[in-house]
Amino acid sequence: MSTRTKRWPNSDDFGIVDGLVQLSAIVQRVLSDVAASEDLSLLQGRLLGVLRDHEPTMAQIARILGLDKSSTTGLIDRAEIRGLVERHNVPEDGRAFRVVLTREGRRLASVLGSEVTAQIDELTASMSESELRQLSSMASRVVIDFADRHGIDISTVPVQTPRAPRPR
Amino acid sequence: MSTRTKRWPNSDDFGIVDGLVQLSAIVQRVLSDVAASEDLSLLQGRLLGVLRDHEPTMAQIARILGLDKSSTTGLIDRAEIRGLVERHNVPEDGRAFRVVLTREGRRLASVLGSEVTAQIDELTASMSESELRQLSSMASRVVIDFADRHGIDISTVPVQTPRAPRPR
DNA sequence: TATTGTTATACTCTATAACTATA
DNA sequence: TATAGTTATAGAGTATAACAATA
Repeated sequence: MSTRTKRWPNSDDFGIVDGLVQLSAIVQRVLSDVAASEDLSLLQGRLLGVLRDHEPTMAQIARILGLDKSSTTGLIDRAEIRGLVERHNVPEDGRAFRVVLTREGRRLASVLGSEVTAQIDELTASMSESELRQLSSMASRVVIDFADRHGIDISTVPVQTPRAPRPR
Repeated sequence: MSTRTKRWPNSDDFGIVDGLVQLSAIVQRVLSDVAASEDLSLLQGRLLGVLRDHEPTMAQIARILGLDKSSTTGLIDRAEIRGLVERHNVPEDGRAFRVVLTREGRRLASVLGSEVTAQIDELTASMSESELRQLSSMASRVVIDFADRHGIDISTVPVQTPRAPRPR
Protein backbone atom coordinates (compact mmCIF):
# COMPACT_ATOMS: atom_id res chain seq x y z
CA MET A 1 0.00 0.00 0.00
CA SER A 2 2.55 2.53 1.15
CA THR A 3 5.17 3.35 -1.41
CA ARG A 4 6.96 5.91 0.70
CA THR A 5 10.55 5.37 1.59
CA LYS A 6 10.43 5.27 5.32
CA ARG A 7 13.51 3.49 6.49
CA TRP A 8 17.10 4.54 6.67
CA PRO A 9 18.51 1.94 8.96
CA ASN A 10 22.14 2.35 9.82
CA SER A 11 24.23 2.03 12.92
CA ASP A 12 22.72 5.16 14.47
CA ASP A 13 19.20 4.91 13.13
CA PHE A 14 17.06 1.81 13.20
CA GLY A 15 14.45 3.27 10.91
CA ILE A 16 10.95 4.24 11.87
CA VAL A 17 9.62 0.71 12.38
CA ASP A 18 12.36 -0.78 14.52
CA GLY A 19 12.93 2.56 16.19
CA LEU A 20 9.36 2.82 17.40
CA VAL A 21 9.13 -0.86 18.29
CA GLN A 22 12.31 -0.73 20.34
CA LEU A 23 11.40 2.57 21.96
CA SER A 24 8.01 1.23 22.97
CA ALA A 25 9.59 -1.88 24.43
CA ILE A 26 11.88 0.25 26.58
CA VAL A 27 9.07 2.44 27.83
CA GLN A 28 6.97 -0.61 28.69
CA ARG A 29 9.96 -2.06 30.45
CA VAL A 30 10.31 1.10 32.52
CA LEU A 31 6.62 1.01 33.45
CA SER A 32 6.88 -2.62 34.39
CA ASP A 33 9.99 -2.08 36.49
CA VAL A 34 8.45 0.87 38.30
CA ALA A 35 5.35 -1.18 39.11
CA ALA A 36 7.52 -4.10 40.20
CA SER A 37 9.46 -1.83 42.55
CA GLU A 38 6.21 -1.52 44.51
CA ASP A 39 5.48 -5.20 44.08
CA LEU A 40 2.81 -4.54 41.49
CA SER A 41 2.26 -5.99 38.06
CA LEU A 42 2.19 -3.75 35.00
CA LEU A 43 -1.56 -4.19 34.86
CA GLN A 44 -2.13 -3.29 38.51
CA GLY A 45 0.07 -0.25 37.97
CA ARG A 46 -2.01 0.80 34.99
CA LEU A 47 -5.15 0.30 37.03
CA LEU A 48 -3.89 2.65 39.72
CA GLY A 49 -3.02 5.17 37.02
CA VAL A 50 -6.57 5.07 35.70
CA LEU A 51 -8.18 5.28 39.12
CA ARG A 52 -6.05 8.26 40.04
CA ASP A 53 -8.21 10.44 37.80
CA HIS A 54 -11.43 8.46 37.51
CA GLU A 55 -13.90 6.40 39.51
CA PRO A 56 -15.12 4.10 36.77
CA THR A 57 -17.56 1.21 36.94
CA MET A 58 -16.39 -2.33 36.20
CA ALA A 59 -17.62 -2.06 32.62
CA GLN A 60 -15.77 1.22 32.12
CA ILE A 61 -12.56 -0.26 33.47
CA ALA A 62 -12.93 -3.14 31.05
CA ARG A 63 -13.30 -0.73 28.15
CA ILE A 64 -10.43 1.50 29.23
CA LEU A 65 -7.99 -1.34 29.78
CA GLY A 66 -9.23 -3.33 26.80
CA LEU A 67 -10.19 -6.33 28.91
CA ASP A 68 -13.19 -8.60 28.98
CA LYS A 69 -15.54 -7.86 31.87
CA SER A 70 -14.72 -11.25 33.39
CA SER A 71 -11.01 -10.39 33.41
CA THR A 72 -11.88 -7.16 35.16
CA THR A 73 -13.60 -9.01 37.95
CA GLY A 74 -10.38 -10.87 38.74
CA LEU A 75 -8.24 -7.76 38.41
CA ILE A 76 -10.36 -5.79 40.87
CA ASP A 77 -10.67 -8.79 43.18
CA ARG A 78 -6.91 -9.00 43.51
CA ALA A 79 -6.52 -5.26 43.96
CA GLU A 80 -9.25 -5.29 46.58
CA ILE A 81 -7.65 -8.17 48.48
CA ARG A 82 -4.46 -6.12 48.54
CA GLY A 83 -6.34 -3.18 49.97
CA LEU A 84 -5.76 -0.87 47.01
CA VAL A 85 -9.34 -0.37 45.83
CA GLU A 86 -12.94 -0.66 47.00
CA ARG A 87 -16.19 -1.41 45.19
CA HIS A 88 -18.76 1.28 45.91
CA ASN A 89 -22.44 0.91 45.13
CA VAL A 90 -23.93 3.17 42.51
CA PRO A 91 -27.24 4.61 43.75
CA GLU A 92 -28.60 5.16 40.24
CA ASP A 93 -27.91 1.59 39.11
CA GLY A 94 -28.27 -1.38 41.40
CA ARG A 95 -26.20 -3.56 39.07
CA ALA A 96 -23.07 -1.43 38.89
CA PHE A 97 -20.09 -0.77 41.15
CA ARG A 98 -17.84 2.21 41.10
CA VAL A 99 -14.20 1.29 41.77
CA VAL A 100 -12.41 3.72 44.05
CA LEU A 101 -8.84 3.92 45.36
CA THR A 102 -8.26 3.39 49.06
CA ARG A 103 -5.87 5.62 50.94
CA GLU A 104 -3.09 3.09 50.33
CA GLY A 105 -4.05 2.78 46.69
CA ARG A 106 -3.86 6.53 46.29
CA ARG A 107 -0.47 6.62 47.94
CA LEU A 108 0.89 3.93 45.62
CA ALA A 109 -0.58 5.61 42.55
CA SER A 110 1.20 8.79 43.50
CA VAL A 111 4.52 7.05 44.05
CA LEU A 112 4.22 5.27 40.72
CA GLY A 113 3.38 8.48 38.89
CA SER A 114 6.39 10.31 40.28
CA GLU A 115 8.72 7.45 39.57
CA VAL A 116 7.54 7.01 35.99
CA THR A 117 8.09 10.71 35.35
CA ALA A 118 11.58 10.52 36.81
CA GLN A 119 12.48 7.46 34.75
CA ILE A 120 11.17 8.88 31.50
CA ASP A 121 13.05 12.09 32.21
CA GLU A 122 16.18 10.00 32.64
CA LEU A 123 15.48 8.15 29.42
CA THR A 124 15.52 11.44 27.53
CA ALA A 125 18.25 13.08 29.59
CA SER A 126 20.62 13.53 26.67
CA MET A 127 18.15 15.51 24.59
CA SER A 128 17.97 19.25 24.30
CA GLU A 129 14.89 21.29 25.11
CA SER A 130 14.11 21.70 21.48
CA GLU A 131 14.55 17.99 20.72
CA LEU A 132 12.27 17.12 23.60
CA ARG A 133 9.61 19.44 22.29
CA GLN A 134 9.87 17.84 18.88
CA LEU A 135 9.73 14.30 20.25
CA SER A 136 6.84 15.15 22.51
CA SER A 137 4.98 16.81 19.68
CA MET A 138 5.49 13.95 17.25
CA ALA A 139 4.60 11.27 19.78
CA SER A 140 1.42 13.19 20.53
CA ARG A 141 0.67 13.45 16.82
CA VAL A 142 0.82 9.69 16.41
CA VAL A 143 -1.33 9.16 19.48
CA ILE A 144 -3.96 11.65 18.36
CA ASP A 145 -4.02 10.26 14.81
CA PHE A 146 -4.48 6.76 16.18
CA ALA A 147 -7.23 7.84 18.53
CA ASP A 148 -9.03 9.67 15.74
CA ARG A 149 -8.88 6.74 13.41
CA HIS A 150 -10.08 4.31 16.06
CA GLY A 151 -12.69 6.55 17.61
CA ILE A 152 -10.98 6.30 20.96
CA ASP A 153 -11.51 8.72 23.80
CA ILE A 154 -8.09 10.30 24.24
CA SER A 155 -8.42 10.30 28.01
CA THR A 156 -8.41 6.54 28.00
CA VAL A 157 -5.44 6.03 25.73
CA PRO A 158 -2.75 6.71 28.30
CA VAL A 159 -3.58 3.45 29.90
CA GLN A 160 -4.37 1.52 26.78
CA THR A 161 -2.25 -1.61 26.77
CA PRO A 162 -1.52 -4.65 24.64
CA ARG A 163 -4.42 -7.06 24.63
CA ALA A 164 -3.86 -10.75 24.89
CA PRO A 165 -4.73 -12.92 21.96
CA ARG A 166 -7.31 -15.67 22.00
CA PRO A 167 -5.53 -18.77 20.73
CA ARG A 168 -7.99 -21.60 20.50
CA MET B 1 16.76 15.31 40.50
CA SER B 2 15.89 16.75 37.14
CA THR B 3 15.14 20.44 37.19
CA ARG B 4 14.55 20.75 33.48
CA THR B 5 11.21 21.90 32.26
CA LYS B 6 10.12 19.00 30.18
CA ARG B 7 6.38 19.19 29.90
CA TRP B 8 4.13 21.44 27.90
CA PRO B 9 0.90 19.53 28.05
CA ASN B 10 -1.97 21.05 26.13
CA SER B 11 -4.71 19.74 23.92
CA ASP B 12 -2.29 18.89 21.12
CA ASP B 13 0.73 17.85 23.15
CA PHE B 14 0.65 15.48 26.09
CA GLY B 15 4.17 16.31 27.13
CA ILE B 16 7.13 14.00 26.91
CA VAL B 17 6.09 11.60 29.66
CA ASP B 18 2.48 10.96 28.68
CA GLY B 19 3.38 11.24 25.02
CA LEU B 20 5.94 8.45 25.20
CA VAL B 21 3.83 6.31 27.51
CA GLN B 22 0.82 6.57 25.24
CA LEU B 23 2.85 6.06 22.09
CA SER B 24 4.45 2.95 23.52
CA ALA B 25 1.07 1.57 24.51
CA ILE B 26 -0.19 2.03 20.96
CA VAL B 27 2.83 0.33 19.43
CA GLN B 28 2.52 -2.59 21.83
CA ARG B 29 -1.16 -2.79 20.97
CA VAL B 30 -0.31 -2.97 17.29
CA LEU B 31 2.23 -5.74 17.90
CA SER B 32 -0.25 -7.67 19.99
CA ASP B 33 -3.01 -7.29 17.42
CA VAL B 34 -0.76 -8.38 14.58
CA ALA B 35 0.26 -11.48 16.52
CA ALA B 36 -3.36 -12.16 17.41
CA SER B 37 -4.33 -11.96 13.74
CA GLU B 38 -2.25 -15.12 13.29
CA ASP B 39 -3.60 -16.59 16.50
CA LEU B 40 -0.34 -15.95 18.35
CA SER B 41 0.34 -14.26 21.66
CA LEU B 42 2.56 -11.20 21.83
CA LEU B 43 5.29 -13.34 23.34
CA GLN B 44 5.09 -16.01 20.65
CA GLY B 45 5.25 -13.23 18.07
CA ARG B 46 8.34 -11.81 19.68
CA LEU B 47 9.87 -15.27 19.76
CA LEU B 48 9.37 -15.66 16.02
CA GLY B 49 10.95 -12.24 15.53
CA VAL B 50 14.03 -13.29 17.44
CA LEU B 51 14.34 -16.64 15.69
CA ARG B 52 14.05 -15.00 12.30
CA ASP B 53 17.62 -13.76 12.65
CA HIS B 54 19.12 -16.11 15.24
CA GLU B 55 19.27 -19.73 16.30
CA PRO B 56 19.78 -19.26 20.02
CA THR B 57 19.98 -21.84 22.78
CA MET B 58 17.33 -21.96 25.49
CA ALA B 59 19.54 -19.93 27.82
CA GLN B 60 20.11 -17.29 25.17
CA ILE B 61 16.39 -17.02 24.50
CA ALA B 62 15.81 -16.54 28.21
CA ARG B 63 18.34 -13.71 28.27
CA ILE B 64 17.03 -12.04 25.12
CA LEU B 65 13.39 -12.16 26.18
CA GLY B 66 14.15 -11.41 29.81
CA LEU B 67 12.61 -14.64 31.04
CA ASP B 68 13.59 -17.24 33.58
CA LYS B 69 14.91 -20.41 31.99
CA SER B 70 11.91 -22.34 33.29
CA SER B 71 9.55 -19.92 31.56
CA THR B 72 11.50 -20.48 28.38
CA THR B 73 10.92 -24.20 28.56
CA GLY B 74 7.17 -23.66 28.51
CA LEU B 75 7.36 -21.05 25.78
CA ILE B 76 9.32 -23.31 23.46
CA ASP B 77 7.18 -26.32 24.39
CA ARG B 78 4.06 -24.50 23.25
CA ALA B 79 5.70 -23.23 20.08
CA GLU B 80 6.98 -26.72 19.32
CA ILE B 81 3.57 -28.28 19.86
CA ARG B 82 2.23 -25.77 17.37
CA GLY B 83 4.88 -26.79 14.89
CA LEU B 84 6.62 -23.42 14.78
CA VAL B 85 10.03 -24.36 16.18
CA GLU B 86 12.30 -27.34 16.75
CA ARG B 87 14.94 -28.12 19.35
CA HIS B 88 18.21 -29.11 17.68
CA ASN B 89 21.08 -30.75 19.51
CA VAL B 90 24.30 -28.81 19.86
CA PRO B 91 27.27 -31.06 19.00
CA GLU B 92 29.70 -29.05 21.14
CA ASP B 93 27.53 -29.19 24.25
CA GLY B 94 25.43 -32.18 25.16
CA ARG B 95 23.33 -30.11 27.57
CA ALA B 96 22.19 -27.42 25.19
CA PHE B 97 19.57 -27.11 22.45
CA ARG B 98 19.49 -24.67 19.61
CA VAL B 99 15.97 -23.48 18.82
CA VAL B 100 15.24 -23.25 15.11
CA LEU B 101 12.19 -22.13 13.13
CA THR B 102 10.31 -24.73 11.14
CA ARG B 103 9.10 -23.94 7.65
CA GLU B 104 5.74 -22.90 9.07
CA GLY B 105 7.44 -20.85 11.78
CA ARG B 106 9.48 -19.03 9.17
CA ARG B 107 6.40 -18.34 7.10
CA LEU B 108 4.57 -16.89 10.10
CA ALA B 109 7.59 -14.82 11.14
CA SER B 110 7.68 -13.32 7.68
CA VAL B 111 3.96 -12.53 7.66
CA LEU B 112 4.22 -10.90 11.08
CA GLY B 113 7.19 -8.81 10.03
CA SER B 114 5.45 -7.48 6.95
CA GLU B 115 2.27 -6.74 8.81
CA VAL B 116 4.05 -4.90 11.63
CA THR B 117 5.85 -2.75 9.08
CA ALA B 118 2.58 -1.98 7.31
CA GLN B 119 0.82 -1.08 10.55
CA ILE B 120 3.61 1.16 11.81
CA ASP B 121 3.69 2.85 8.42
CA GLU B 122 -0.01 3.48 8.78
CA LEU B 123 0.50 4.81 12.29
CA THR B 124 2.83 7.47 10.91
CA ALA B 125 1.00 8.03 7.64
CA SER B 126 0.30 11.68 8.30
CA MET B 127 3.94 12.61 8.80
CA SER B 128 6.23 14.09 6.21
CA GLU B 129 9.49 12.51 5.13
CA SER B 130 11.43 14.96 7.20
CA GLU B 131 9.28 14.42 10.28
CA LEU B 132 9.68 10.69 9.94
CA ARG B 133 13.44 11.05 9.78
CA GLN B 134 13.38 13.15 12.91
CA LEU B 135 11.13 10.76 14.79
CA SER B 136 13.16 7.78 13.70
CA SER B 137 16.37 9.48 14.68
CA MET B 138 15.14 10.52 18.10
CA ALA B 139 13.59 7.16 18.90
CA SER B 140 16.89 5.55 17.98
CA ARG B 141 18.74 8.02 20.20
CA VAL B 142 16.67 7.03 23.21
CA VAL B 143 17.12 3.35 22.45
CA ILE B 144 20.89 3.65 22.03
CA ASP B 145 21.25 5.76 25.17
CA PHE B 146 19.27 3.22 27.13
CA ALA B 147 21.28 0.31 25.77
CA ASP B 148 24.54 2.07 26.57
CA ARG B 149 23.51 2.82 30.10
CA HIS B 150 22.31 -0.70 30.73
CA GLY B 151 25.08 -2.51 28.91
CA ILE B 152 22.59 -4.17 26.61
CA ASP B 153 23.44 -5.70 23.28
CA ILE B 154 21.47 -3.57 20.83
CA SER B 155 20.63 -6.57 18.71
CA THR B 156 18.53 -7.96 21.51
CA VAL B 157 16.64 -4.79 22.36
CA PRO B 158 14.13 -4.94 19.50
CA VAL B 159 12.51 -7.85 21.20
CA GLN B 160 12.99 -6.71 24.75
CA THR B 161 9.60 -6.70 26.43
CA PRO B 162 8.01 -5.81 29.70
CA ARG B 163 8.92 -8.28 32.39
CA ALA B 164 6.34 -9.59 34.75
CA PRO B 165 6.63 -8.67 38.41
CA ARG B 166 7.20 -11.13 41.19
CA PRO B 167 4.50 -10.42 43.75
CA ARG B 168 5.03 -12.57 46.78
C1' DT C 1 -34.75 -7.63 26.16
C1' DA C 2 -30.49 -5.48 27.25
C1' DT C 3 -26.91 -4.43 30.54
C1' DT C 4 -23.87 -5.20 34.65
C1' DG C 5 -21.32 -8.14 36.90
C1' DT C 6 -19.77 -12.86 38.68
C1' DT C 7 -18.64 -17.73 38.24
C1' DA C 8 -16.75 -21.82 36.01
C1' DT C 9 -13.38 -23.27 33.05
C1' DA C 10 -9.25 -23.51 30.34
C1' DC C 11 -5.09 -21.75 28.71
C1' DT C 12 -0.79 -18.63 28.43
C1' DC C 13 2.77 -16.75 30.89
C1' DT C 14 5.60 -16.03 34.86
C1' DA C 15 8.77 -17.20 38.78
C1' DT C 16 10.99 -20.22 42.56
C1' DA C 17 12.84 -24.41 43.96
C1' DA C 18 14.42 -28.89 43.26
C1' DC C 19 16.10 -31.95 40.08
C1' DT C 20 19.03 -34.41 36.08
C1' DA C 21 22.63 -34.45 32.95
C1' DT C 22 26.69 -32.57 31.08
C1' DA C 23 30.95 -29.61 31.29
C1' DT D 1 31.49 -27.05 41.05
C1' DA D 2 29.08 -24.70 37.51
C1' DT D 3 25.97 -24.56 33.61
C1' DA D 4 21.89 -26.07 30.57
C1' DG D 5 17.62 -27.47 30.78
C1' DT D 6 13.25 -29.69 32.75
C1' DT D 7 9.71 -30.56 36.16
C1' DA D 8 6.62 -29.37 39.92
C1' DT D 9 4.11 -25.91 41.78
C1' DA D 10 1.74 -21.57 42.53
C1' DG D 11 -0.25 -17.60 40.94
C1' DA D 12 -1.52 -13.53 37.65
C1' DG D 13 -3.90 -12.55 33.71
C1' DT D 14 -6.70 -13.61 29.71
C1' DA D 15 -11.04 -15.11 27.18
C1' DT D 16 -15.56 -17.77 26.39
C1' DA D 17 -19.81 -19.32 28.02
C1' DA D 18 -23.39 -19.59 31.23
C1' DC D 19 -25.57 -17.39 34.81
C1' DA D 20 -28.13 -13.94 38.24
C1' DA D 21 -29.78 -9.51 39.16
C1' DT D 22 -31.27 -5.15 37.65
C1' DA D 23 -32.83 -1.75 34.09
